[in-house]
Amino acid sequence: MTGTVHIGEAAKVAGASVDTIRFYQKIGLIKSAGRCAGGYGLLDGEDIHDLTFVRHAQELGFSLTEIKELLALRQKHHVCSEVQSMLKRRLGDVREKINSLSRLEAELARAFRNCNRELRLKREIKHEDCCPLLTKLDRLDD
Amino acid sequence: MTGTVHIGEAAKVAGASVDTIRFYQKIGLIKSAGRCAGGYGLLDGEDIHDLTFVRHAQELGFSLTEIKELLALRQKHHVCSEVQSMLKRRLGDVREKINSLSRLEAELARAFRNCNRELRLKREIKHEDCCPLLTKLDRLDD
DNA sequence: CTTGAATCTGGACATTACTCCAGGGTTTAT
DNA sequence: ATAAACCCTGGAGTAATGTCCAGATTCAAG
Repeated sequence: MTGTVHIGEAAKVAGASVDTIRFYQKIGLIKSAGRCAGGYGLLDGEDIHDLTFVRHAQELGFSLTEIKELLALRQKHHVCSEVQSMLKRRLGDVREKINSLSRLEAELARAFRNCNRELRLKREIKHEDCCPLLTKLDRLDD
Repeated sequence: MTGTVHIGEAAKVAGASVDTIRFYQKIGLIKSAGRCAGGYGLLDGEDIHDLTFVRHAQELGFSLTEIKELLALRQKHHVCSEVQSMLKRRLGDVREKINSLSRLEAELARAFRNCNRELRLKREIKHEDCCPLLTKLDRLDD
């Protein structure tokens, strides 16, 4: 039927390696594939769907364990509050991460500009006179 | 002299475990401590300084390998452009990370609001009717 | 001087998330 | 019908970053 593919194709579509897919199957993150005559796995739309889910959730900072929870929540019928509390935790994490990265970005951008300016002024300059980054990191108090 | 402490104190100050400090010493991330009479390590200001550097840089998303480079760059006299290109790479990474986290934040926040609203409307609601998050993740591209 | 806390060395173990390999079948293209 | 490409199972290995432990020594307090 349309939408069942071998593992290699699934890997291409979902942007994971064959080994990675098998790994996910092994740990039960996605269901083990049905088989065709020769023993080859056939991944259906749902599998691809799950793989894509995993990949996205991973990009978004979820660990495989958390993703497993999410997948389970998606399939069984849970009350919303479970998902909600998960969301809340995760949202806090994400915001924290964004904040500290923003601080970092500002630091790096500034260091980069300074560095550039100094480079324009002098050549062959001693490192510590030029880049405030390294000492910056020392003092940064999160 | 002022500023030399035993490893336990250093751990407290720098916010790392004793084992972690020893691990850093083992891999050469920070220098091995000088010894007092009895064989106890004495960490001086520079060590604490380095530890703090490591901790901060780590929070900021540098791997131990990169941190090692940074520490080396700080001590030897390098030309700025080396540091600069490192900075540039890292700045790009950071910005990318911030972007994708911001997208995630928006998604999560929205899902959370929806979830909340639904919860207020009905109790004991089926999961998939309530939380658009889980299907959301499926579709999210990149 | 005894006791308890801190430290030492060296090495085993843990966790996450893969990645690779051997040795063997299957499918597809020519 | 044969070679290239793909797939299978099972298990070992890797990389990063620690964490824990045993057995011995040293330091600080009472």
